[in-house]
Amino acid sequence: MARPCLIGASDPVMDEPNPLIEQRKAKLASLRARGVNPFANKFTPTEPCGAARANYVEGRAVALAGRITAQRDMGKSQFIDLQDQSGRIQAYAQKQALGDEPFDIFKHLDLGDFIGARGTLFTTKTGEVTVKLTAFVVLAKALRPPPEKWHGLADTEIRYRQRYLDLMANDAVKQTFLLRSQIVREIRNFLHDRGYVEVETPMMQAIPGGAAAQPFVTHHNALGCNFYLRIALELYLKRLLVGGLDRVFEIGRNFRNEGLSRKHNPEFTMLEAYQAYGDYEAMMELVQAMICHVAQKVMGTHRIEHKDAAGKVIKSIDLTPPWRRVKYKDLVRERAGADWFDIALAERRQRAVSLGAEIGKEYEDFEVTQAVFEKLIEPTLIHPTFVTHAPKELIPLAKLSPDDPTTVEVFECCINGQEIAPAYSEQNDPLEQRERLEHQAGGERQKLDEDFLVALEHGMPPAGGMGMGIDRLCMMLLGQESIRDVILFPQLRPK
RNA sequence: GGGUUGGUAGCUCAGUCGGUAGAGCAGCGGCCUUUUAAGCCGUUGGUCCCGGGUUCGAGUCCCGGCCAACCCA
Repeated sequence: MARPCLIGASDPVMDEPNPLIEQRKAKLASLRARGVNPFANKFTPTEPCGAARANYVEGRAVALAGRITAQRDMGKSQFIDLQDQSGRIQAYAQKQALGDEPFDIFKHLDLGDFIGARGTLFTTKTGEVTVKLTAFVVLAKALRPPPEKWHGLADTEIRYRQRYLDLMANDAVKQTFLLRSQIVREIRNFLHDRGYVEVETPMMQAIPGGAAAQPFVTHHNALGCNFYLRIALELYLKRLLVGGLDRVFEIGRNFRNEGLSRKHNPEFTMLEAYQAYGDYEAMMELVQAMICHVAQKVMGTHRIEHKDAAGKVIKSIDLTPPWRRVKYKDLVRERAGADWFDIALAERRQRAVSLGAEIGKEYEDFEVTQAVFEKLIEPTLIHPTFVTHAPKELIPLAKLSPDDPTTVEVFECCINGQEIAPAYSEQNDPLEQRERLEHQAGGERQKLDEDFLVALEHGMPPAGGMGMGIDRLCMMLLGQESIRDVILFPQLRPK
């Protein structure tokens, strides 16, 4: 056992009592002994705490419920802060007004307890809107102490493992996740308004396709076979295009069995959307309009600023449309030399290394260029940029470009130095598709999703498709530098 | 996987050269009927992440391990 990981926890093995918990348990027993149910079944507030404060009318009677987050004891009276999701309001208890016994009970409540409070609104002489209590109900007794009130909770490990404490103690964290919820809601609104149908497709798949990534394996007992957790949504959504659903999207979790980092969580949320009779250019318009819509609705602006702990602006992202469009090869030439694609393979390899890219010995030619792109170009694309016409080897599910058949009709939308949204003119030639998937599979035939190829053979309308990493979008919009700060329960090594 | 930094009271953190373990908040007791990081007085609370080693003596130095953050791959 490395260190106690639960605030106020007693050692699970030794079962050593923690005095702070024991005290609270004693108070719980004492409440019961006095005939008070510390976990009352029902209390219906008239409004949220924040609303009571916003709609102040002197003398108005209210019933409010929330958690006690501060106590200021004045002897024969006591102030507390009562907090719910909407915000905080001060409550004021007087011995005279409540009566001796209830007041004594009130004074022995703890930080973290939930109560329901009845009373009337007034303002103190410092102007604070306050509920003067006429009665209260104990709704939940907290048996463990909350994190410290002023400095909040700083221990990253406890913040991630016990996110509820982080949400309790750090208001900025709560705001981040409330905003994330709004972001997802606005994406849905936007797509619904454009006639997209939201669907759900299998997370457990016999053959995980649609991306090149290591899957997680799980086992189905009754069927006696293994399944893989999906690594992409793509192949099932395209089956729906075959079936006649012309505009579909799904927002859901993907699972990739790779390392954890500031930018990677093994489960992450993807949006994929497909539009029959569209192409990658239609998707460019879609992505730009969608992100601008979300930024405007949720952040109220197209200018996103990231700030450091001291509040200093460290990064500024301008989402004002139209966004830059540039071909992959042109970007590479810009950074790695105009003759990049004309020189010999060996020379390209050498130049990539001298520019600072890491080149594996087994890398094929297109991978050398891609390494340059990922290492030297992508991180510099802070303002939104559509990088179009990637080499066909990179993306086996897209249509070839008629202008340059060594490239495909795709774009990667980069913002904040990260890939945020790729999109393609989807490949719908079943024979061509089979060939390219077989090539990618490298002869491992069981990795081919035959059913998907059969579906294509039934005819899939030409379509534009896009994917978007919701976590990365949130990082960009909300100014978070770590994916763990936009995922409520990020993956950590189990204790 | 490698490197760096960190792990001390419920929380936030100090801890000097190796010499009896500290503060603030929280808790407990007392005073205080408009406070708001309330205030004042008193006070409880420690497997210094775990395991070895060096030493008369280790929170501190050394080795190994665990967990986390950051950087790199």
